[in-house]
Amino acid sequence: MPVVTLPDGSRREYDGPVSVATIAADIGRGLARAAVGGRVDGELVDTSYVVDEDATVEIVTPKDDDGLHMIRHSTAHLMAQAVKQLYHGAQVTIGPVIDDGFYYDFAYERTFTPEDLEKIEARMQELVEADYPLERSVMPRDEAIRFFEEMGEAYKAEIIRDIPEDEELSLYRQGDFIDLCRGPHVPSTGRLGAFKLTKVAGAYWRGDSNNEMLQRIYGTAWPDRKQLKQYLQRLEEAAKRDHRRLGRQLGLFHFEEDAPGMVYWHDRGWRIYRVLEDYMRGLQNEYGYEEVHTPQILDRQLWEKSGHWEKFRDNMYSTEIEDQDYAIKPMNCPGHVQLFKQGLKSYRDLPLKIAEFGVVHRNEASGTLHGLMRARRFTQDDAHVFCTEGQLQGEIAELIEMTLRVYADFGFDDLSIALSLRPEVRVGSDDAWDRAEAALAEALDRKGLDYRTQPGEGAFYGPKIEFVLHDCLGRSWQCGTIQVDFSMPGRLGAEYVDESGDKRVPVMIHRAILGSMERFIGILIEHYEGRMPTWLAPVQAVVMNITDRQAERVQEIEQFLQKQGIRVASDLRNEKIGYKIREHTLQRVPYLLVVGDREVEEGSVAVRTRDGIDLGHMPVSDLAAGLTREESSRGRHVLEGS
RNA sequence: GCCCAUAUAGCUCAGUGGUAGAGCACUCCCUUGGUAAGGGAGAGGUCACCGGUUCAAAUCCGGUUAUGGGCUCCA
Repeated sequence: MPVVTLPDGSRREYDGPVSVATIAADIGRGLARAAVGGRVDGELVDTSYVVDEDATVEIVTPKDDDGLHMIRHSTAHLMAQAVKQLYHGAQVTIGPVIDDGFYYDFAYERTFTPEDLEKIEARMQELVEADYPLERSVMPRDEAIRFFEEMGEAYKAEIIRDIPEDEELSLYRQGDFIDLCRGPHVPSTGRLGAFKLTKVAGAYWRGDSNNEMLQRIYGTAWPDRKQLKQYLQRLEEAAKRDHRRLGRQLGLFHFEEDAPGMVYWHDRGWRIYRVLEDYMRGLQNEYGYEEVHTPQILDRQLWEKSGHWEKFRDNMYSTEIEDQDYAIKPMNCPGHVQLFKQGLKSYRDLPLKIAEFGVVHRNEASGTLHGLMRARRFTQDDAHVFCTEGQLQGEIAELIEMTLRVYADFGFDDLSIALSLRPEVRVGSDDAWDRAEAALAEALDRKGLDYRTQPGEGAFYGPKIEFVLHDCLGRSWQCGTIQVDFSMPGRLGAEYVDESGDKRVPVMIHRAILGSMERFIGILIEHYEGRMPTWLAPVQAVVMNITDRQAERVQEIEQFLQKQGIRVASDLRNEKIGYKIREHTLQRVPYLLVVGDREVEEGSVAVRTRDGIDLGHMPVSDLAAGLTREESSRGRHVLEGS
């Protein structure tokens, strides 16, 4: 006699075992139609699940996050069914749900083309029409392995072999297709339909580049067509924020075939770069850093001592001059250790903070390049803090604080933090790694920051805290990083004299806050959709005349503002004011200053923002003061009073 | 590096074997116009590069390079 308790607290009593579908139907016909699954005592189940004792039951519909998840998961199965029907001999592997959709990896004798995708999609719609029920069944492990092997599904059989022996294996059948799956799934294929296959791509079996490459088909799926359409529109909107597209439109930078992965910065882009550099320089000054500049090309022997030659060589450019091997630096650390070693260092010199806007070159695999975000030549706002082990906690804490302060100044709020632990390929003793990992974890915990740990993701010389930002399509990029290194100073012979006159090896913290200047600017462009806050805008104001009569006055104003340190340009072209306004608005210039006869007469300018807000007339000196105030307040729009 | 796709004027893109196109941008002329595109004329391309098929290739085939989306890897 199961008693079912519903989310609103109401209870229903049944004479015997009852399915989730029946419960839904008892509540209402609409709900029965919408039901894709259930939650019984908190556990997600199929609608066919039978409740045979007292339980709390929720009906899951596509409005529910779990329901949406089920739709995506079932759509992945639907795609696998279509592929199996259309392409004889194709094997299924895994097909999980991801953000906004799903994918399924297949092994097949030839590669799928975009035309295949259309065929598969059409077949999927036919399968939806057919409205096959999804039936769950259970099979013992050994039987399941045989079952899939007989079907020629070698990958599935391999997956089952890795599932713990005591676990029950469930299978889902829809028409002629049967797949190993934990489920749950929607009750029938007719519940699906608002989907689109988006791309084919290669993907390694089990994510290992030593394994064969499978074919991954990505798709997106939604409860209804309207939401699908909205999603596709969102993607189009996001594409407009793409820093590569904006970089071209706003004349910030470009790339050429002759230098893949290396940026040609234009005047306007380089201005942003310089603002960032000056900002960091000011901050580092405040925190007591030295700024240095070290050689670009260093003898191979130094890289051998540091461990780079052994562990990082694939990513290094090297060259030979007069029978000597050299490498172009992929990191700044060895150079900074060489600097530290100049002169005898005392414990009184510690912590010693050495910063450099260090240009590094890394031979990134060609397929990984991505505009400013992933380049082969980039500049790190790099620094190395040499300290004693006792100073470590305090220094890490300061670095975390400094990093968070910087991100706040740039207006980033969706920051995530990760702690990456020792990788397989590494230098240093396990004991040193234990201490380094513990130091970083402790610092994060003390600050009460949320972070996820990533085993195996650390740098070869030490674990790292990663500060991760996101681009317009939600892809994540590591920017800031703090790494504790107990190895490299010793390997390169760095020492200081302690209180009792003994020589000791310092601990070294590697840190970058923006990470790479290039990547950070890429993120900034996408974050602001090119509409840089005034303090970062390459051109902060454009002065324009209405007729030739005001040309001279415009130039006067331009020179005046320039002297106040404002990044200003003038536009004296023989064009109508509307044309000029439009052009500079599209160029995202924060303030547009118009000078006509009226303004000449009263010594003012008419001010309009790039958002189309008319701020009226004001004396040129007031405007300059306002711009300067806004500049120092970073994100805020002082002139608009917001 | 691996898989799929793409490469035509400065930009965005048409052009499926027979003399290379559009819009915007650019140059010149007219226009001096008050807040998101005034009008007219002109110039501009070895169709990424190398090779092949063909009477004939931007177009078909192969290779190279770069780019885009993934995978692996990373700031």
